[in-house]
Amino acid sequence: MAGDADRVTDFQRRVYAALERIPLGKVTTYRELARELGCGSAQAIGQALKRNPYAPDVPCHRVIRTDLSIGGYSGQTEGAKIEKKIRLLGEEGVPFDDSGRLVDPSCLFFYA
DNA sequence: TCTGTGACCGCTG
DNA sequence: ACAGCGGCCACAG
Repeated sequence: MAGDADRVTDFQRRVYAALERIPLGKVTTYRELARELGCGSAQAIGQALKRNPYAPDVPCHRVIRTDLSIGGYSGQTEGAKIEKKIRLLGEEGVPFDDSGRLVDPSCLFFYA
């Protein structure tokens, strides 16, 4: 069937491919992700993630803001979705504090 | 700390 | 092909 996959653009696929390169227990930032993709706009990355038709298969929760704050999830910047994101990361060994900030910066992953 | 503005890029119409 | 819109951001005030 011509499903959601057909709506996925090459750019989106690149984003998702990059996400899968993030090791378990690690996270990356929108900026770094954009840099890896040769994209000058971190917002464009977020746009692609929001439209992610493969969620939650694609680990879009392993992406946080450059200032190490939790960022958004599933189109939301706050609320239950975010709580879920924090919980998921916690399960993966990437703890966040009450302020929604990354506790251990060493969990950050950077592309070679 | 928080709000507002900026700049960039991709997407849809 | 063109133009307008929106975004899980970034940065300055």
